[in-house]
Amino acid sequence: MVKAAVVAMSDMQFNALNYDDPMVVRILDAGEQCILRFGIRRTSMGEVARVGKLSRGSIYRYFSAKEELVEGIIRRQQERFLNRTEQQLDKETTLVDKVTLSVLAGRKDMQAGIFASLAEVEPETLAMMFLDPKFYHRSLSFWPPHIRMAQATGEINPQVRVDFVTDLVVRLAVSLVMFPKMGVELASRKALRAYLQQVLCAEAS
Amino acid sequence: MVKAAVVAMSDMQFNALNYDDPMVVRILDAGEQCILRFGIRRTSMGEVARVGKLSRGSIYRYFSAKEELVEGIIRRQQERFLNRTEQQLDKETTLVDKVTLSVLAGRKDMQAGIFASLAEVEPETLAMMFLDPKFYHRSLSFWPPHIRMAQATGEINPQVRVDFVTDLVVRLAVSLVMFPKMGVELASRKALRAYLQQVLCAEAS
DNA sequence: TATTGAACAATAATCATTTTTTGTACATTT
DNA sequence: AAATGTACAAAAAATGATTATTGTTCAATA
Repeated sequence: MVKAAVVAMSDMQFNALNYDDPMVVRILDAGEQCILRFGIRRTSMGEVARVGKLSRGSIYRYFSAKEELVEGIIRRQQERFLNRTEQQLDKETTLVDKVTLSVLAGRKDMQAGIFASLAEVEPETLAMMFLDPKFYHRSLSFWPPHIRMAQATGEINPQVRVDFVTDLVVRLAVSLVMFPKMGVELASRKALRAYLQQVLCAEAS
Repeated sequence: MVKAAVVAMSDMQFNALNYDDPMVVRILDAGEQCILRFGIRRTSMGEVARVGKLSRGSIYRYFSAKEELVEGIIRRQQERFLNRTEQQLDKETTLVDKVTLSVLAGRKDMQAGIFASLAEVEPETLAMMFLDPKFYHRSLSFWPPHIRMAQATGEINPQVRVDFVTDLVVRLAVSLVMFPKMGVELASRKALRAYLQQVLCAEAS
């Protein structure tokens, strides 16, 4: 029995990619290879076609422009990360541990693969991505169930609105992935957990 | 009696600018004008000299390189913002109101002046600035006294470490200035206040 | 019917060349 | 003393001709 990847309704918006279509996968894989090697600016549709062993025309059949292809590659990368992380999350019991894990996973993800390569080759492009609110939209559907659970167990205040806590957690997680140190050094797992414990729960350690 | 601008020890590091020196002010003013008009890339030291009606040699006397001049202009902009905001802050009684005010002030500051013009002319440069941790360093010395006060009045949990809350407030404020909406629409003063109330205090509205 | 490949104008990247700017030095002026 | 202005080599940016890429169309192919 094949378990389908988790895709929340709020992510469906428009333009959902069909990862079951082998042509889509071939294009995305080829594009990812190219971006990894040369960055976005220096990869052409022709190069993607060559690497994927298909025609340029076919690529344009699925992605109406280079920009859309790049968006698709990034989107898949993110969805993979979220699915992977979501699976690991079930092993953790507390919200604090879940956020800690997510931040550490996020940092790890940034140090390898597309983002790491872009950080070297085209840092400005990456910076622009990170400042686009759309970039974080997909992370939002992730948290509400975990937050309700934490409210049920009394780990966090059940009177606070779930959408507020969701927003807070995403903002914090993003910030912590980007900046391991802002005021306090939060690079290590231990420090990060202690910080989140105090900051999210605001009662006892 | 002239009250000196507030410059915390942690901001002194090295390279503090002397705003009492009229030559420094003239250079910074001229540089600011140029960046406002043309952006960073398209302003030359010669142009700054012409606008400021001084010699290129004099500029290099005070700023060893263009990069340093730009840094000085940004630094002054930030310090002005922090001083202005800090003054207004004393009128507010609660931490929630202080953070609300700071975020709104921060957004306002971004919509005019250097940052707004850079956002149009050189968005990548601005994006790179925003992702540099140093950019936020100056905001940190700002908060501890206000946080201690809020702990004393019982507004926030006095058991949580002051440096942790400081870190949290800066991360949150930065995020809220950058992204008025992440999960929840927090563009309006009212929504922002309600959000911060719940998220920072975690007890009663 | 999906994919291919070739043709095509419009747009964008590349590259060698020219021009400007940078950062330093120093003699001159205020 | 501080500010100016000129000169200078090295670095960076503007320029313009050339090449490559984009996105579209469509007939041929599998």
